[in-house]
Amino acid sequence: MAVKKTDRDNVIDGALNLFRVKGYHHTSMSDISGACGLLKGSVYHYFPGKKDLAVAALDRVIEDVRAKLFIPANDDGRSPQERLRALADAVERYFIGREGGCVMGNLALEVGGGVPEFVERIRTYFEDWAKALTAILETRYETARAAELAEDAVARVQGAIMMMGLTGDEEILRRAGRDIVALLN
Amino acid sequence: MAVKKTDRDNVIDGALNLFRVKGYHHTSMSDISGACGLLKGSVYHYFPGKKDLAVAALDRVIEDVRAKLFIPANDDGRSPQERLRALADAVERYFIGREGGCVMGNLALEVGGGVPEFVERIRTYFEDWAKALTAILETRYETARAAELAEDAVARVQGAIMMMGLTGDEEILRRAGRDIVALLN
Amino acid sequence: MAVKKTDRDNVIDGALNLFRVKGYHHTSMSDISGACGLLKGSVYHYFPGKKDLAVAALDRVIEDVRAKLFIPANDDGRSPQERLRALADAVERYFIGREGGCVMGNLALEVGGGVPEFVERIRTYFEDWAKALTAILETRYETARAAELAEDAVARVQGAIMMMGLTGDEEILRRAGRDIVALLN
Amino acid sequence: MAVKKTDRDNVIDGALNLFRVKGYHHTSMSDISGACGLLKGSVYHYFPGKKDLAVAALDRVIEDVRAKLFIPANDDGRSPQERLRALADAVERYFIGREGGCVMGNLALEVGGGVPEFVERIRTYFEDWAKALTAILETRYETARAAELAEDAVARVQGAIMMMGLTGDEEILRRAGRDIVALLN
DNA sequence: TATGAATGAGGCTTCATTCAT
DNA sequence: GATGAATGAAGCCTCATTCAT
Repeated sequence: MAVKKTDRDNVIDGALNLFRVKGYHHTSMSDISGACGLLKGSVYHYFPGKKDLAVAALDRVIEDVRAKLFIPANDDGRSPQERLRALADAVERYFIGREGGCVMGNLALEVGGGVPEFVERIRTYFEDWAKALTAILETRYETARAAELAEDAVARVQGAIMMMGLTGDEEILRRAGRDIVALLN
Repeated sequence: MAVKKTDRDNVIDGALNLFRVKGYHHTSMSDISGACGLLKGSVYHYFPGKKDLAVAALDRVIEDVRAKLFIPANDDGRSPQERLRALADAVERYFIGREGGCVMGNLALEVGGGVPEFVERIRTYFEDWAKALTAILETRYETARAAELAEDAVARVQGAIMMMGLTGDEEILRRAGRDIVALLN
Repeated sequence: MAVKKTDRDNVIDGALNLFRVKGYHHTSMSDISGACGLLKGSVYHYFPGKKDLAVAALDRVIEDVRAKLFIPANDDGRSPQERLRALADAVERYFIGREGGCVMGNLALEVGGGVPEFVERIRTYFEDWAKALTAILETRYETARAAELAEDAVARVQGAIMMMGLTGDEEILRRAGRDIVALLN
Repeated sequence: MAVKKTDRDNVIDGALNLFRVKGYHHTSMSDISGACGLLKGSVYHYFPGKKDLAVAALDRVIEDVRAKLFIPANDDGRSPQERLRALADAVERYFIGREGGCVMGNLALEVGGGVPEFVERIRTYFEDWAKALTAILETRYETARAAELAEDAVARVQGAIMMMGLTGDEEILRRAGRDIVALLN
């Protein structure tokens, strides 16, 4: 039973889609308001400004992937292999067919260090991801090596998402998943 | 003997730096003219508009990396191992310390499919890179597999550049280089 | 026994402080509602609009200074000299330390003739003041002359309040008071 | 032979008139551009923003009154009495019939301490005026007393301008002038 | 009575582009 | 070729006001 989404959530949803597909600077408040059925000025009822809205959107992504990807990935009762495969599968499902790829990566490259509030969130997102992977890989590798492998895996997936956006070929992401899963074979 | 840089080249240089660091939409024609010592209107003597200037800039990057990275990588007279190592080293040198990372990657994620002229160039750039790698890896792997490994390597390096921009840690890029070189061990 | 202040009075109070310090146009309905602990929409339960609220606020100032300054100034049973000195003292006490100075003067200069409802109140305020002074000065000067001196005194005090706001020096207002009191020596 | 006014001066002129009559916050950049025959955006060719334009306008007033009022007031070769009378006359001519009165006074009361750049200019303006008067009054009074009298005179004139704006009666300003001139009788 | 979401106009500013000089 | 003034559209944001609850 779906929880009723508040209007605020609706605004975040619309903004998130636009930021992911069009980028931050190229998405106007007018675009966003249009996407969620409000007039331009009305968005300011929920967020003091564009930047704050974007921050809220990034925070939402962080929560979302935590709940859907990273926390389930450390559900005990399954073997590390199973958990790693489940995480890789979830990541594939999350990104394949998602127009625009990964907001976090996109904003990271578009805005760069220009907006500290963004950088902070983006870093948290990637750290979360790497920690979830590290926790699994530690069952086979020593901690420091596991952390390196996790970082490398995240980088590889991000690069694969980028290439997928350019070529439309999903195989590159699937190969990344397979190679990561293979780390525990 | 250094070739005298034309004014047009100067404009491209300035634009390129800005696009890489601030992104396409966040860089104004005024920023660009300022960066190359011209007044706003003067840039239009060299380029009909911002998009055309960006296209010229991307073309320049393509030529540049071809000349500096990809063509030397297939200089015969060296072993595949040596050529692969040389390419990996050159890539590291090219991106480490380069504020903003990789323009091609940045614009790919910022503008996405929004500007076909950009996508075309960005794809060419990554294809060039993958082809150079494929040519080396074919000495060990069958063609199709070599092409896959090359694509994966490019993705991994792009992902590493992204992470390096966020964390400042250059090791992730060096590890990517080492793993790629290891493909021929 | 303090009379219980109604909510309406509270709104007027908050508005008055803000108009005095920030000016009319620079004070928003949101500022006002915030200053009196209401939400934005609630102010409209008491006043049909910003202008009406401001008119009510000006009316309140008029009543206030009548009750505190001008009516006591013509309390009989004291000599004209005593009454004049008392009025001058009261004016000093009223304005010294009051951030923003005199709302009436401020709105007079900010809004000018732009809002007839304001001009009417502001004129009434200054007339009240001049009449109170005239009544005292008539004991020494002929009526027409007393009225002129009263107007001049009011002007001087207003100018002194303005300068005091700029320089922070209260002496200029005190000198004005002394010179006015001296009119009956 | 009038010096050709630049467009920039034209913008300042238009802005100055509007600020004086309508106040700072109630004058829009659109009003200003309309007043000088430009489009809204074009004003930004000459001034980076509204505040900067206002600062330039205040600076212009300072130069203007220095050249027209305060420097001539200390032209030697005339008696102090003559110079004081000339200054008083010039002040009257400057302000009588000038819709809106005195920009400096108006902005002082509207914006208060809210914009330091304005306060600085407004103070300079009043100091200039007071210094010019002090220089004349020192021929009769000791310096400290002359300075006080000068400040009081400035305050009285400002108050008179305010009252004149409300009542339309020019006599109050003329009386102020006469009383000031009388300081040297 | 109080709320707070929504409106729509308008404000300040930026920007790609054009053009006369 | 270079300038810099001008344009007009668009962007972000504020605000007085309305209204359903």
